[in-house]
Amino acid sequence: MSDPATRNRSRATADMVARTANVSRVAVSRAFNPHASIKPEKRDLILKVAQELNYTPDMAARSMVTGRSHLVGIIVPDVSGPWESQELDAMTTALQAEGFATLLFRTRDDLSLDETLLTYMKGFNPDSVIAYAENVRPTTLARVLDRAVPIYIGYPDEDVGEEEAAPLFDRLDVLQREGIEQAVALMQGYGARRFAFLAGKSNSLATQSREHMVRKVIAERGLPPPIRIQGDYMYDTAYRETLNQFRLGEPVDAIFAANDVGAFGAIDALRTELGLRVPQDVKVVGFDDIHQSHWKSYNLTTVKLDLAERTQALMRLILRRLKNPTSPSLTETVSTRLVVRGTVG
Amino acid sequence: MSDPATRNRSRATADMVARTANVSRVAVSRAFNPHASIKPEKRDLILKVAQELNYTPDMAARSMVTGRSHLVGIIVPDVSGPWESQELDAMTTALQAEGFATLLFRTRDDLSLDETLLTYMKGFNPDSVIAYAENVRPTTLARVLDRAVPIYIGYPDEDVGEEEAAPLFDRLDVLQREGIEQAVALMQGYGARRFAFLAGKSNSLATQSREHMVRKVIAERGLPPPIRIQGDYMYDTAYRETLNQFRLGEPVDAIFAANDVGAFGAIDALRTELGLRVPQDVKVVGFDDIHQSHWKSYNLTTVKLDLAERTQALMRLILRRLKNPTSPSLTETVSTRLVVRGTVG
DNA sequence: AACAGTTTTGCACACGATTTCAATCTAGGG
DNA sequence: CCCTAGATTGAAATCGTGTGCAAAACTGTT
Repeated sequence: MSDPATRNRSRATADMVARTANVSRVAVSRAFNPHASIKPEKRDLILKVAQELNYTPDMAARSMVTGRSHLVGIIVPDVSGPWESQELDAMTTALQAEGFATLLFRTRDDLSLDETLLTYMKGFNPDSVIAYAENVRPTTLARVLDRAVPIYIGYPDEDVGEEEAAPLFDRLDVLQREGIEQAVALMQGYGARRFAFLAGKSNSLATQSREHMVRKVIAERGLPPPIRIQGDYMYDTAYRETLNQFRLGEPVDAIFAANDVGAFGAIDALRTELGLRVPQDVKVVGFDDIHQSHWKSYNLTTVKLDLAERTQALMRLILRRLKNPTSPSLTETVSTRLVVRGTVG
Repeated sequence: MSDPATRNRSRATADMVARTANVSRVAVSRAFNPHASIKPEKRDLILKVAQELNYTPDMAARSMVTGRSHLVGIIVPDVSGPWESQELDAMTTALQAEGFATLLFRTRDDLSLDETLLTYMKGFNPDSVIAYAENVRPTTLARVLDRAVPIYIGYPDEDVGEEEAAPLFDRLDVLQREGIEQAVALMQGYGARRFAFLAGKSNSLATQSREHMVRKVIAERGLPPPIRIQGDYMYDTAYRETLNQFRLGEPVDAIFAANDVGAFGAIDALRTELGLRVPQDVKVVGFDDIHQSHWKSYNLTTVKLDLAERTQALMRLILRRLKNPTSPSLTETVSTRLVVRGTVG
């Protein structure tokens, strides 16, 4: 049985479909391409036969000639984080709706791994790449990946890290000022005077920008500068460092956390270990508005990054860039706003 | 400039590296294949030139000739769920360490979407597929994917759904009896007599198996059969349905939840809305042991599915199957155990 | 220096699709 | 019935890589 049509290979090919339907292989290709010109009845026949043979075009082969892999690489430092997984969920859903599959990579905190990982990823020829990892710098991304145009997530309220933002990149600008102003105003309105900022990983651009803006807004309102509590976005660290701050350092009126999970850690430290009440004794505000923030045990007042808005903006950037690879750089803007729940007033 | 070597294409190819290094293209291929025979000095030269040219072998082209895509498809119903994202994180890390990239897909609850999604995924030729989605049945998987051998996750304590487990599949057997026995014993020891089982999505095999086993163990200990509270693994539903049970139905001593997130919803309903104390008035046990379960506000006693153990078992199945595609079906077994925290005694 | 045995090399083909281009078919008006 | 514009068709080239096979180069032994 050397006849390729009868050889029982593991996967049906266009050739087999063509043989079975008595058409040319080219016709099979056309039947699966909506824009190709082929007689409708012929297409229907081919599609029917294809289904019977359980045939699907091979993306690898297709990708070689079209130059489109229909893959979008996503790089995340910790998939299991609530915010990260919720964003990954939204992006995967949106990408899937546009016919892309998500190629997922996880970074270690180890910076040196970056190049290896990016080089490896590049082998898959992703049509686009989204790096949520704070340790993957867009300049590195641009250097290693030659086809994709990275999306730079910027915080134009402040000029943190702007040196990296060459005009070459597409940008997603996040306006954090509004949400932060509302949060500080609310806490001050309920009597808070002595603030702490519970930071995230210190190499995180998002954290740096948030801290910058929080300090600025607090200063503008004539309040003393906030005390800095070093965290890393994780619950356990936030819990421990909050404890340290109140036991060894100076207690505060209000805690502004760089993310919601950190806020949970702070709240639990205050309530469980220090016997303080939230919000009566200490007010707490978080950042992100993850699903868990409305859980009744926390019921956290937090600055919301609108996930749907953010996802749509990213999709617009990706799709426009794919449609016109040589167009000048694009920018989308999303904003933040305070979601008021029970941890302030 | 029609010379392909000088044409400034977006991506370096093996040809360009060969031209630049004055070697044959085959040599380049061998330089990147650890098992190929090539003079060491030559390999070093090629790798150096390749790095300068920022060259990486094209996985699509490689996949066509080797038949290995180095992709593993993962199908998840909701990436943002804590358990799902934690398992996805662990699997992605493990796969990456073995040289595989994760190809992520998300299902809707809509069952009809399955075939379309699977057919689409098949186009990428994944070397293996892991479907965590309860609505993707292994028989469907086996029919649509022709190369991969699905892994069937079974619960041999009970015979729920066994009709689907053809001997054709590789299996991961989860022994739930031990953890459940410990949990029921602990709650009974602290005086619980009237149980409720807070179920997950009813089409979930895991839930059916857990409920079966919980009922059996409770019966064996001479306790009245548990009341059923219908949930769907989500916080909000658990919260609402627990409220309904206590307000409109019959109160209970103890709640055994089908997953941790559901347990959180139940706890918050009891404490916040019903004014009951956990564990003094009602004991609560969950299932999974996600990161959030040790957060102090919940401090949940729960039946642990060991993620590391589970991930390693899955990796063994995948790797052995890939090494020997025709070997008879394999089985790995993992067990469960109770993690005692503060919601029982 | 000749020989056998091993390592290294490169040609040519295969993998499974898309796309160009010239040839063929179809429809409709004169 | 003929002619032309437009719609379909299929042969051949192409994408970037791995591999079988025969030839060449190298190794060390007598």
